Amino acid sequence: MPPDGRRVRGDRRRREILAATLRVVERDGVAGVSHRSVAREAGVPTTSTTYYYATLDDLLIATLTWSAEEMAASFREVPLTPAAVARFIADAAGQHRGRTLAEYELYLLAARRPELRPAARRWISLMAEVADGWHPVALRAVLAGLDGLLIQALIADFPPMAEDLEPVVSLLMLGG
Amino acid sequence: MPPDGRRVRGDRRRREILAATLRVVERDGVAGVSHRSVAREAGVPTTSTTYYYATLDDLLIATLTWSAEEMAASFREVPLTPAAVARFIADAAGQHRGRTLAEYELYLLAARRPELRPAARRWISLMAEVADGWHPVALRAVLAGLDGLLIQALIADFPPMAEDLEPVVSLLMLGG
DNA sequence: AGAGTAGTGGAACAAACGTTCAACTTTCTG
DNA sequence: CAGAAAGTTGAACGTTTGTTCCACTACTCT
Repeated sequence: MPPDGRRVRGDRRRREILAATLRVVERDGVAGVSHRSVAREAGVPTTSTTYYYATLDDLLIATLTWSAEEMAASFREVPLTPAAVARFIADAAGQHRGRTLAEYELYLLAARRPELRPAARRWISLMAEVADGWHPVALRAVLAGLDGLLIQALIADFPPMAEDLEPVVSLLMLGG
Repeated sequence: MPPDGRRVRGDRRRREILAATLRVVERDGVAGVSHRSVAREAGVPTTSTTYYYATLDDLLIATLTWSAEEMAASFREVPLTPAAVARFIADAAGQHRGRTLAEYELYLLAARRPELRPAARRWISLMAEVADGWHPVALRAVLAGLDGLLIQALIADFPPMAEDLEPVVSLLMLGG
């Protein structure tokens, strides 16, 4: 049974809409997301976005969940050494600033909408899984520290450099 | 020279509008703020809010700056012991959840608008000043840890209890 | 008393919004 | 080939939005 060509194209368009939404969030924040702005960004008519995602909420939730999934996956590759983690943070606040911002928009949205929370906690639970054998208290401290470093990096005037972050990360990771 | 009665009333109304805006942010987030929603909340005509704050941006910036000022002031009262800090975090995520959420909405807005950054960094610089004598690296680690604990508390299904936070805070504060 | 200033608020503007509808083409199935 | 399913799209709906305008009152100062 060959795959349904209609569904194949449909899935592709669905992904394109998601990617366009993420671009909008990165550029203008969650506030900039509307059926029309996403459709414009994706180069499709407005009715397309409502066809695949009936409401704006559906669209936002799908986008942020997918983005969190991707970010978690990229963190999985990072070795748990202070240098590598510091590099990850520096990149997240530098080259991947837009994506990181999107991640924290998800955090805040999740604070108000319970259905988004599992997605928002995704990278926390992932790290917990990666760093098994750690003392739970030490783990919580490190996780909190990394989150704080990230969010503070976003409101700094210049993104921090990995070398400056490394001693802080080092200190945070001492407990494990 | 007696005070100008018009200006006195004007200043009062200005403050009422600010307070109403903060209530809206706490309830519905920055996304819920419009001239009309704020005016409704404050019980004044829509034109009043535009009279005192020409654009929505002015209104948001004034509100979040003021809120940050208040939150920083309340933190100044907290003794720098693990128990007291843990209590502060638990309260921030519990009773004062709305206010804390507003604070992090400010963070995210500040990430996109440089003019908001000094206000967003307010409590960071305040803590830095309170905890003088600390090693800079240890200070950064603690600050990041507290920020992370706070934001993670906001996306938990139940606000954490001070007793559960205390060991984590304790560990974070070891370095200083 | 009269001029000037601060504040008030109803009405209205164009723009953008979420969403629905109905007509349509394309593709698969029997 | 007929009919069902999947996707496409322009037009339109009612609503909300930011902001402006203007006539008006309340107050201060000379």
